[in-house]
Amino acid sequence: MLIAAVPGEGGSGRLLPLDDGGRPTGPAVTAPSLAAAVAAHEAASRPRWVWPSTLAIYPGLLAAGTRVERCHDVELTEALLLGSAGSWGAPRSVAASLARLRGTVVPPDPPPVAASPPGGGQGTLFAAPASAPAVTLDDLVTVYADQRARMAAVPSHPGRFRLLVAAESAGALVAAEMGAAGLPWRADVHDALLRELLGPPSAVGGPPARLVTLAAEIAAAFGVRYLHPESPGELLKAFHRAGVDVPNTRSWTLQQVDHPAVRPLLAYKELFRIWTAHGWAWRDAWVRDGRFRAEYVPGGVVSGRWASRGGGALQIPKVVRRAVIADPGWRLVVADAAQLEPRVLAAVSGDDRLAAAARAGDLYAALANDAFDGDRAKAKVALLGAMYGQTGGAAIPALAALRSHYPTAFDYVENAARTGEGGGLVRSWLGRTCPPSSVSLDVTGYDGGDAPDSGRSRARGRFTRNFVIQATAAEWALALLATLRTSLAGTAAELVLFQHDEVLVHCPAEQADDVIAAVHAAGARATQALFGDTEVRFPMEAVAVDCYAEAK
DNA sequence: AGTTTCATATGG
DNA sequence: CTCGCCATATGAAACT
Repeated sequence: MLIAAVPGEGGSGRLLPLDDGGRPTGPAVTAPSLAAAVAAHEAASRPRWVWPSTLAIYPGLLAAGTRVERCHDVELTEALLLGSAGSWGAPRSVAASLARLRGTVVPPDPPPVAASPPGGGQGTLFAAPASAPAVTLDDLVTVYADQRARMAAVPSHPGRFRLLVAAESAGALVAAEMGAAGLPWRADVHDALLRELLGPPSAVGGPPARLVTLAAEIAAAFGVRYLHPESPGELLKAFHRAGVDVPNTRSWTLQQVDHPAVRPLLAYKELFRIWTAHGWAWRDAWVRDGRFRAEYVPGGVVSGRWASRGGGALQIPKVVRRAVIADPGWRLVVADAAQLEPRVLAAVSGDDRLAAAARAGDLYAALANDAFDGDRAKAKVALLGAMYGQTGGAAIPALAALRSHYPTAFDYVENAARTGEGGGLVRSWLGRTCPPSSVSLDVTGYDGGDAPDSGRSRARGRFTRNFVIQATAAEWALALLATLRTSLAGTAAELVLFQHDEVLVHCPAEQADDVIAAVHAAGARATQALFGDTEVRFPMEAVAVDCYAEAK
């Protein structure tokens, strides 16, 4: 059962039931409250909702207390289909899709709305961007029918592509729910942590006490009255005057330098980072009512990983994770997929010998015993070097050993690299297509027309080499997330963070063991969904803790 | 003065 | 040119 839905004015909406082929089975209905109408259908038949954009519609439903089980997100699907056809970056709105279908002028997508801190602006729950014209049910259903036809006609493995569309749509539901739930965040613990590291905050918003002290120590070490330790230019000059010439002022570089300013400077850089990126200003902007609420963007990264807007939700430094604490009587289940990318390589390449190593809990150790004289570190750099396209350093001899022992896996990433170097496109396991080189010009600098052996061509090769792995890993993680969401539905447990290969669930303490079991089951189901009866194992490490910092 | 790029940090 | 992939966010510096 399918129901098409579009939002209208003031929280209203229009609904139209569809048969399994996407054809209307009855008259369209106008509902004064879209949230109420959706809730009623959900209770009655749990349909798959066909709507223009989960991110635009679902937060409003959630605010009204309405959850849905399944959806088909037309805009996300359009992006996948456009990529599959090699037209990257084309507008993906329903209006644009319809215009392409009819051969009329394709309107541009409205620009993304910048995330605003929770207290910082007016509520945007139901406020559509002013430039987005209302979508009619007819248009939505027309585009949906066309998408079904195109999904059936993708270049290869339409069954896998359907799974990709379902996973992408389910991910969008999770992203909205996670944004609504928020990550438990104790502002008082955060404040105590900041005071412990930085000293008391300055009354006027200037640097806290410990940064002031360190800055004075640095200046004294250079024999000057004052300098700005956060200014690379000033630092380079100061080191030069002291007879030390460094190429840059990165921590890793300065660690090699013997000078009295280095020690306080390294401390300053670390603390300055915390103060500016996750200090009191960040907390005041992003933490409300015990929750850090970020905005997640499913499919926001070309590889299919999520991006986030505002608050840096996917870059929470390890030290400040001490402020992520479960509510009283609740626990946080922290779960992550161990060695996900090398296991993906084993599965997609069909390399029997690597797959045999990937049966082990520690893939690198198995690899070391198999082909690297027990040297685990060497095995690891070899495998990572092969997946990232490393060209120098200690990985080179290790790569030769990898090639001779696992030729099938090695050839898989080599072929992806050569395709990219030649200006070609590669796809993930489920059929996500990498952007053409002209789109990633900003990243790789390669426009597809350079000499095959140019630096830009090789950069493109590294990109496509890694894409086939990273994008497939993202798909596996998305499948896990969708499965886990389903098994937690109807319980008190909430998904509160998803970070590429890591999931956090906030749940009543007595439910924690069940959640851990559900995580393991979801991993097994994701593996089965993508790879069938593969020999490769994808183990999840899951623990229940009170505080995020206790995990790993 | 406002906008873009650079340098450096964080995360996977 | 510390590496080789994918990101976001900050302040400084450069640019319009």
